[in-house]
Amino acid sequence: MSAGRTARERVRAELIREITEIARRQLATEGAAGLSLRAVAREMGMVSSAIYRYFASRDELLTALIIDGYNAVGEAVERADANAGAADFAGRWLAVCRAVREWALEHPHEYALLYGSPVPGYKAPEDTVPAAMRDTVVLARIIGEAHAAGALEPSGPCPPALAGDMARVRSALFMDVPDEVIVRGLTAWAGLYGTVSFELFGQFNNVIEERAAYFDHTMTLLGRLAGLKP
Amino acid sequence: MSAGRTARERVRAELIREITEIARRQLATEGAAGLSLRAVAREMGMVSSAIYRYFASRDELLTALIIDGYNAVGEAVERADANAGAADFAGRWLAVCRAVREWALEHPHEYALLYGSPVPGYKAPEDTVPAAMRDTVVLARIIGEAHAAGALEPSGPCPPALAGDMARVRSALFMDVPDEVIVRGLTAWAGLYGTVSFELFGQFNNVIEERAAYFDHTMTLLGRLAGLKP
DNA sequence: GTGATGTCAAGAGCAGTGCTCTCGATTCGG
DNA sequence: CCGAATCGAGAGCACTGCTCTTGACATCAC
Repeated sequence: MSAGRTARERVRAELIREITEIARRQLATEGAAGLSLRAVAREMGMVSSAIYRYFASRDELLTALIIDGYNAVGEAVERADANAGAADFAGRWLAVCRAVREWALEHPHEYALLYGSPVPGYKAPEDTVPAAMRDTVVLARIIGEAHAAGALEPSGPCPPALAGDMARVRSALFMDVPDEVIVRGLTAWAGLYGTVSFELFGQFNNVIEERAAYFDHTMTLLGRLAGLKP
Repeated sequence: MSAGRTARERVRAELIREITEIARRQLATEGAAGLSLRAVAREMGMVSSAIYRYFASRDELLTALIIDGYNAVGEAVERADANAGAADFAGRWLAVCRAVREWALEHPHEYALLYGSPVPGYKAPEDTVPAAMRDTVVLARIIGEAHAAGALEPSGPCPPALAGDMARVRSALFMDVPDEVIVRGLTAWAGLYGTVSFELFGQFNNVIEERAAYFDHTMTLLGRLAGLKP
């Protein structure tokens, strides 16, 4: 990935890296709406038009930051899962949830860029998909291994209308579990990010003060819903 | 509320109404980021500075739209709840969930303004709170009445650390239910909006196609988590 | 080595934004 | 009826994303 051949390519890659780094810092302080190409250029001692040699538009720069963000939360999730006891499936689920929440609290603007409203005028760049799947892959692995170990509680049936969707999820995430397990996992997945978003976007203001304790308990409830015994 | 005394006050109220209406239409087509005071003024045949006689800033106009949005979804929820059989608590829960989802699908940009990332540079105007509570009041009433009717399944305990928060919620929403019921209701509440946000913000792309069927099933699972028997 | 080729930063400029201030005209209240 | 309050218009400031042209530089083939 590194080792650009010519010197030109090397300095070009370095400049792209520097631009994204400054942009990420601005994103962290000002938010996505305050990210300005001109400000990035100013901080680099360049003129604004020069940035366009490296990013065709502001949205393209934003997309690069989105991909980096998905990878960052994916890495945090993978690390949290690896540090938990492999056979303690409920513990792994809770550790992963906590990792998502902690990353979100540390990078609120980046989280908003990933899981908030899609700002830049509705676009869903396809190249963000693989990075966006890293956390779901981890969650799927936890549930899959718990199922293989016979550690999942039995659950009610899944509507036949969802069979096609469940089959797609099963193959995309390399799961070997029945439909009713997948659909409950998806519910817990949405509940995780819904709870984090509520906390970050202010819906818990004047409602929940003991954020960490509430989060742990809610995630435990969702884990049980997914079949994970505490 | 109407019947401004002087003619000036009447035309002023009418102009404020017209501004918000045009702004809401622009919001619906362009999104929050594309809402432009100058464009609103242009469409009204006014000059941009004249708008500032009625709204001190773009953010203030946005806040007015936010309050209107909360009231709109609150009304939709109240109507859905009223149209369901009073004693069918699970049915009322599902009807309310569907009302939220349908409103969100019909007004995606407004929904993003309410439940997405807080765009206008982090502010939480206090005057949005009462409007934002209308839907949660309905949800609380369903669970409260179900509990009073003895229709809730028993649930595990709630951590004592959350007793203070639960007491605050209980008094704010006029609920007469124990802590463990409240915390499960909150979990279902966050799950509802998390699911709607996931669908609207693109996280279900290439994952779930049978959106309505999946939504109904997920909401039923969350309703059961809250104690509502199907 | 030298000349052609491609890449680069810089600058000017366009169209748009939120917002402020001033200046006449209109309207209201006493 | 007259002073005071309110209003719309206009100019202007400091920004933004983005385009186009220009001249300097490095790279590569010969």
